[in-house]
Amino acid sequence: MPTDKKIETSISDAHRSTPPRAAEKILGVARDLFYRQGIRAIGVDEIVKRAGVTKPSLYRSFPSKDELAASYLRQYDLEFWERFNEAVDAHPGDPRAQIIAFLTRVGKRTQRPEYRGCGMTNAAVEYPERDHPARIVSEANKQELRRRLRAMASAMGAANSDTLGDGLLLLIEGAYISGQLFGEGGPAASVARNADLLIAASLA
Amino acid sequence: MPTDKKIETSISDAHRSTPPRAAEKILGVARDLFYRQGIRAIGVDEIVKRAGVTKPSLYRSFPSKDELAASYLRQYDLEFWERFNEAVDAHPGDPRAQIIAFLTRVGKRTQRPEYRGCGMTNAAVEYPERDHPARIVSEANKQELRRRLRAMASAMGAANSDTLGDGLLLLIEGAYISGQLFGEGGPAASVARNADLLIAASLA
DNA sequence: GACCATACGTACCGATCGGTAACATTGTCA
DNA sequence: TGACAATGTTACCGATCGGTACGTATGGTC
Repeated sequence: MPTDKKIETSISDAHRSTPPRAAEKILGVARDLFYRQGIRAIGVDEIVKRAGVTKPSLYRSFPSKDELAASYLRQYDLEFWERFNEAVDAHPGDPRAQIIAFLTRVGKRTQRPEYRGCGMTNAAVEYPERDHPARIVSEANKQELRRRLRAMASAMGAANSDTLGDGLLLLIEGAYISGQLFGEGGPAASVARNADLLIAASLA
Repeated sequence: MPTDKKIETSISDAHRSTPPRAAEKILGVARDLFYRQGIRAIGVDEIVKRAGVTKPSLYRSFPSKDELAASYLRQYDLEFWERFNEAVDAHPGDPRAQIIAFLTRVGKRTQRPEYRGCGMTNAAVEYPERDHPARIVSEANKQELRRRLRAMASAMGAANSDTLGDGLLLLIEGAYISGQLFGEGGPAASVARNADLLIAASLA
C-alpha cells in the first residue's frame, strides 16, 4: 500500500511533499479560532489540539503566540486587500463606484450571523500596547487603508478630500463594530447608503 | 484624634462612614485598569494589589470577575449618558445641534493620548459570547444609543430617519475605534464635520 | 546499510489564572 | 460591654497559561 502513491512527479515543491504541513494546519486553525473567539481567549493548547499537532510543532514554526497572532493578521491583511481591490477593479476610473461596491459587500458581510468584525480592528482592541506584534500589523493595515481612502476621495474631486476620506473610514470602522454588536438588522446594513450620502454632500 | 471628626450630620449615608469602602476602591481600580488595558488583560490579583485590599474582599463584594466587569460597564453606562445628555441639554429642541455638540466633544476626547476607545465597544470585542455579563451591559447600551439617535434623526425631519440615525451611529463607533487606532491626528478628529455633512445631505 | 536533517511526540516547567476556606482584627452601634 | 458586620490575613485549590528539554520516528542521500 505505501508503495502505491510514490509517483513523485517533478512538481515545484519537489523535495518536500509533506514537510511544513504542520505550520499551515496551525495557522489555519489559529486563524479561525482567533477570529471567532478572540486572540486572548484562545490558548495555544487548544490550537494544537484542534490542528492535530503538538505544541513543540507550533513553536518550531512560530517563535511565540504573539508572533502566531501577527502571522494570522498578515494573512488577514492579504485577504482584505484582495477584497478591496476586487471592488476597485470592478469599476476602473470610478472611485465613487469603487467605494460603494466595497461598502455594499461589507454591509452584506456584516449581516451574516457568524460575522465577528474586522480581525485587524479586534486585535488592536485586544492589544493596546503599541509595540505588540499583532498591533503593529493592524496599525499598518489601517494606515494604508486611510491613505487609499483619502486618495480615492481626492480622485473624486472632493474639495476637502482628507475629510471625506476620513469620514469613509469612520463609516467603515463603524460598520465593522456594529456588525458584531447588533448582528442582523443592525446599523451596518446602511453603510453603503450613508457613504453615498456623505460623498454626495462632500462633492457639492 | 478619632473623637475629632465625629460630627455625624444627618447626611444620607448616616450610619456608615467607612464600611463598604473596599468595594468602591476595587471598582475604581478595576474601572481604570479595565479601560486602559482591557478586561481580559487584567487579573484579579493585580486589581486587589493596586486597590490595597485582598482577594476575599473582592469576592465578598462581587460574585465573579465577569460580574465585576459588568459593574464597571454599568458605571460606564451612567457616565456615558451623563455626557450625552449634557450635550442634549445644551441645545434644547435642536437635535442637530445636540448631535454636533456631542460629536465635537467625542472628537476632542479621541485625540487625547490616553484615549482608549469606548469601554462598551471594547468589552463587546473582548467577549463575543452573547450571554456574557459584560456583553449584555454593552449591548443594552448600544441598543439604547441607536434608539435615541434614530429618534433625534426623526426629530430633525429627515426623510429616511432610521438610515440617518444609523449613519450617525456608524460615525460614532468609527470615531471610538479610530481614536485608539490612530491617536492624535487620526480620522476621529473629523467626526463632527462628517456628521454635519451627512445630516445636511439627509435633510435635503 | 550508515548517515543526517527534519519533523514529531511525551513529558514537563514555573507562573498565573479565577476562586475559596478558615480565622483574626477592626470599628460601630446598641 | 457585647454583638454584629465588614475587612484583613494566610494559605490554599485545580486549571490553564505560554513555553521548552529531550528522546523518537521518518525519509531521502550516499
